[in-house]
Amino acid sequence: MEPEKSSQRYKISKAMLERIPKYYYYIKELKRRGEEYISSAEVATALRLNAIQVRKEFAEVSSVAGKPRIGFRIDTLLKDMEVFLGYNNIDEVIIVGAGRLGQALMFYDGFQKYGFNIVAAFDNNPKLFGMTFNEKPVLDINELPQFVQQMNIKMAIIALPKQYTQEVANLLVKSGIKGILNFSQRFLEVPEDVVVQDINIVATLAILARNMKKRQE
Amino acid sequence: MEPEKSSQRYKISKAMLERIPKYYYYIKELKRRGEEYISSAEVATALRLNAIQVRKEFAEVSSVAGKPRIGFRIDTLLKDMEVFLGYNNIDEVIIVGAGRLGQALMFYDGFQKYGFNIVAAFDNNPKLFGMTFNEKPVLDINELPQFVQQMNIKMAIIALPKQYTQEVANLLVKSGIKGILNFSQRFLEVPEDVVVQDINIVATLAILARNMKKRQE
DNA sequence: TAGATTGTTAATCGATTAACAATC
DNA sequence: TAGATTGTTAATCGATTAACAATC
Repeated sequence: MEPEKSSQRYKISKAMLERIPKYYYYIKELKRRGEEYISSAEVATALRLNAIQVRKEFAEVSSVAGKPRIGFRIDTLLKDMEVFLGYNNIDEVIIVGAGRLGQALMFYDGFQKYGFNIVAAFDNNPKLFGMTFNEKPVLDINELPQFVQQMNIKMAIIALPKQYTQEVANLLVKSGIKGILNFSQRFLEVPEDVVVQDINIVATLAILARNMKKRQE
Repeated sequence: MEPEKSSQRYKISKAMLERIPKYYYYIKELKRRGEEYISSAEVATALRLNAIQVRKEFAEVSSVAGKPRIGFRIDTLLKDMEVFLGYNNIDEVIIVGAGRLGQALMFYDGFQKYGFNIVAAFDNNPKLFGMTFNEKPVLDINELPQFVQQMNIKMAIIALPKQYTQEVANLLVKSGIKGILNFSQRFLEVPEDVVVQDINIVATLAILARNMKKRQE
């Protein structure tokens, strides 16, 4: 019954939450090209989205009203989107699995840029212990619980495409992790207060294939 | 005006297309545990989804009606979902970028299992030419156009998190690629008949962080 | 048999799109 | 100024949820 006045109490739909990054990375590209202003209409055309939808969501996200005939100042709009997406909050993240995927993630630039700090990777392979990739150490997975608790880390990436993923998820939960980004193709069972976000590469490829067929018709 | 009778002319919504894999991988796990039957209600509970929605989508996907009190035969249901998701179609895919991410993808099991055949990776680093990862060769990116045309390949994965991605996308399009899975954080500009599917790891982490905050309230 | 679970039609809810006045 | 583009209210469309009879 209370009037919702706290900072971010939109009715942000999941669909919108996925569109904002698309706007963001497109506008980022424009900035790189030296553009200073962008209209919602142009973004809609470039991204093949409905103009009214883009307009509405720009209005929702932007701290400054757009100007007719000119549009939105790119710098301001990017900053507003960063706030919206939470790219300013600094979150510490660990990676479980220091194989090829884990290593790729440690070298992935962009985490730091957008407020995610990869602090360490964990593995059960002793040969990897003590190694660093992009200055991030690989530690013994047995040290994970203590590490996570001491540093009060809440987010983890599971980069073990093979197996043991449920076992690892259990360990993470027990250690206090509240959010898991899961690259494995396995379903993870977690308590209600833990959030899992899946990145399923194969399923995404399948969706791509399907969209290609649809396009052909 | 024609009655839509061709094989798959559902009104498959994007949301549904993303839920089916979740059902699939969860049921796969049950199969591993030795279960033989599953009811839509149980899936809904386990995945914290609306029971009616799951029921409706099972009915849509399944080739065989579920049985009251028993549910669906897991083997049959999994096969039906594989058909729905196109896991049976065999598609050949190339990877551009044979760095850590590209290598991780070459070793990623699951592609083959679900109908995707990674045939080769391309890079511009001569040191990598001729090397193989998981029996997949790394070739000179200059050979890409001929290779793609000769083998009539339609799908490519861009695994270059850094840059050159637009340049690479242009090359892919010119060579005849019609679907691109894009791991870079860059916006890709492509012609209308080419489909791009983004996997943006940072944006996905940001969504996870947001969902965690929402859960806390 | 009794009742859990199904498939499906109808009602609701929310997101997308249309329309239009305001304005730089 | 004229008109491109904005913000916003209303209309439409589609997806989710409710309700319920059918049935193993």
